[in-house]
Amino acid sequence: MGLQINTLSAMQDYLKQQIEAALRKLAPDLDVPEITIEKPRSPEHGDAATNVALTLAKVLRDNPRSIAQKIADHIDVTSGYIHGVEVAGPGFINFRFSDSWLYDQLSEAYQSGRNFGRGSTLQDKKIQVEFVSANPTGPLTVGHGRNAVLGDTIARVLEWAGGDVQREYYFNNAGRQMRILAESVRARYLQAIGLDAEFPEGGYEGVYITEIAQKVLQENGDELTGEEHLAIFRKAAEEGIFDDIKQTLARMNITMDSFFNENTLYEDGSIDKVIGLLRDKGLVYEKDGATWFKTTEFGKDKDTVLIKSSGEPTYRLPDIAYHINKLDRDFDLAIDVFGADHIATYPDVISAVEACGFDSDKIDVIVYQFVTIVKDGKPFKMSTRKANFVTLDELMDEVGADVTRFFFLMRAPGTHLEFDINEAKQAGEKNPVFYLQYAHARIQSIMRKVRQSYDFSKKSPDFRQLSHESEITLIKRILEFPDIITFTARQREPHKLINFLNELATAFHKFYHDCRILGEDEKLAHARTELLTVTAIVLANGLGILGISAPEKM
RNA sequence: GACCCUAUAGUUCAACCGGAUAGAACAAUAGCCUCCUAAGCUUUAGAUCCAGGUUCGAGUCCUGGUGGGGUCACCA
Repeated sequence: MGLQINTLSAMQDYLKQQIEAALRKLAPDLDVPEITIEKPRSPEHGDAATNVALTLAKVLRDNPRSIAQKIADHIDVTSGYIHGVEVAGPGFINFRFSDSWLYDQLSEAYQSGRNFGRGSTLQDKKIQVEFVSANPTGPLTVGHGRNAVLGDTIARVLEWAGGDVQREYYFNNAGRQMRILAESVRARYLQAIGLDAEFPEGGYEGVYITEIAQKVLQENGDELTGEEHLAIFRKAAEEGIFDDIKQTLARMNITMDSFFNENTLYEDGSIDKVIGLLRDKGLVYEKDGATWFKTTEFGKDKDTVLIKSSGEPTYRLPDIAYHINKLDRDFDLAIDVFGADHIATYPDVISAVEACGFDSDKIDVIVYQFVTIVKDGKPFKMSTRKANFVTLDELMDEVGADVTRFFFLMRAPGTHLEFDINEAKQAGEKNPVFYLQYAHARIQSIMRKVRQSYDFSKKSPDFRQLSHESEITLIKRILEFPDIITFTARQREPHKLINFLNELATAFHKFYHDCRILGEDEKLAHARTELLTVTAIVLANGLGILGISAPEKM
């Protein structure tokens, strides 16, 4: 046998080698193309399939089925890994894995225990995921939820693939919005002590502003009537709101490793440095009292302002400096998670980073489409300033953290997500997340019963006992898990993991329906019990990556 | 108006690099608890926006329409 084939992807490589060897014998002069192995949609078509014969029909001037048959005849089926090779349809070659190979793999998975699925493709890679990054002007809304949950889940899956991941929250506590926020708090404070204060134009109207003002009043008394005390209100607002944000995140199972204040970039001179670097490259010029960045050099139809005529930089300048800062911190990969509203601006940042002599390939951007809130059958426009929004906390009060996370993750980031508040509220027991959790709880329940009737502690299971169709299907699903992790980590699309877990849960529920443990003879009961041990581990690990609990009971 | 994203079952979404009979869930339909949790299993019905093109083969790629979302400020 020689080489060890201990994962599905290793199996695919093995099949590729076999096919290549066959092709070299059949057509020595042929320039062998990239061979793709895929899992057929229908189980009738085996466990793995290739379309090489179809792609080679033209070059070899032969019909695909005939080519496929010739290749199939040259495949070595004596190795013990493969059980059968067939030609089917227009010229596909289908492979079936041998049962003995499946048992061996299941046995390995069983021995890996809770670490089953952990990979090493990102071993020794320093990765940063920046997400949420909402300025402290108000509570996190449902809109921020998708960002937060996506970022955290991507971080988790990268960790499972072996990466050393840092979660960072970038914020700005110095801009115009923060000033308006402070003025809003001050106005509420003055109103609270009976003064006739004018509320700032475009101010923040949420009740949380009044609460912060009350707190300032309690802690500092009613002496802060002068304009010079604005900084106190600003600080109180920032701290109060940040505490709130952190609590909301914690409730969603999210913990940041670091918070990065935009202001740092001004203090350490990074901003000036960036301007200098871009100026040296001739990419910056002055016009109408403002400083412009020649984005037209990078295919944009307009140039972009970096510093306004007022002397204030636009947000793009610190964004550039921030990304350079990340690369300076030696991350092998810096991932940004942000909404579709940034889609037009990040190319400027990338261009600038590149122009300053940094490797922008290390920056990867995940753009997710916006969440449309639907309430009472109508789209719901949100605005933080008008306090017209649904907070994440309110949502979690209604449906819980697990459902909230699941809801944001079940769709591909690139698709528009419709979030029907009424539906999410009443989803309750019909929610798809329970389907996965129930599978886990059901297994744990069986385990409690099994422990009362059997004692397996002295022997290791003999998986060859498993031959029922439902058992084989479940084993095959389980073995896909490590590759799903790798794939999800590479694509950064957590919904792929959800789709997999759904299939796994379906395979388990089917098994539950068809096969029993209690009352079966000891060898079979043992094998089935440990099959479920592995199933439960995959479910718990998968749910863990999604940041969702795997309950013992439901 | 220009640019970006998007269009799949009644509804919300899948479909790995262009592959075989387009999958789920909810809603609808007909069944299954003397049996380890019926939050489950099984049954029936139902879809690729329109018009061209490339290909042995298109939901997937190209062109042109149409509908939905977003971005185009010395606002963040």
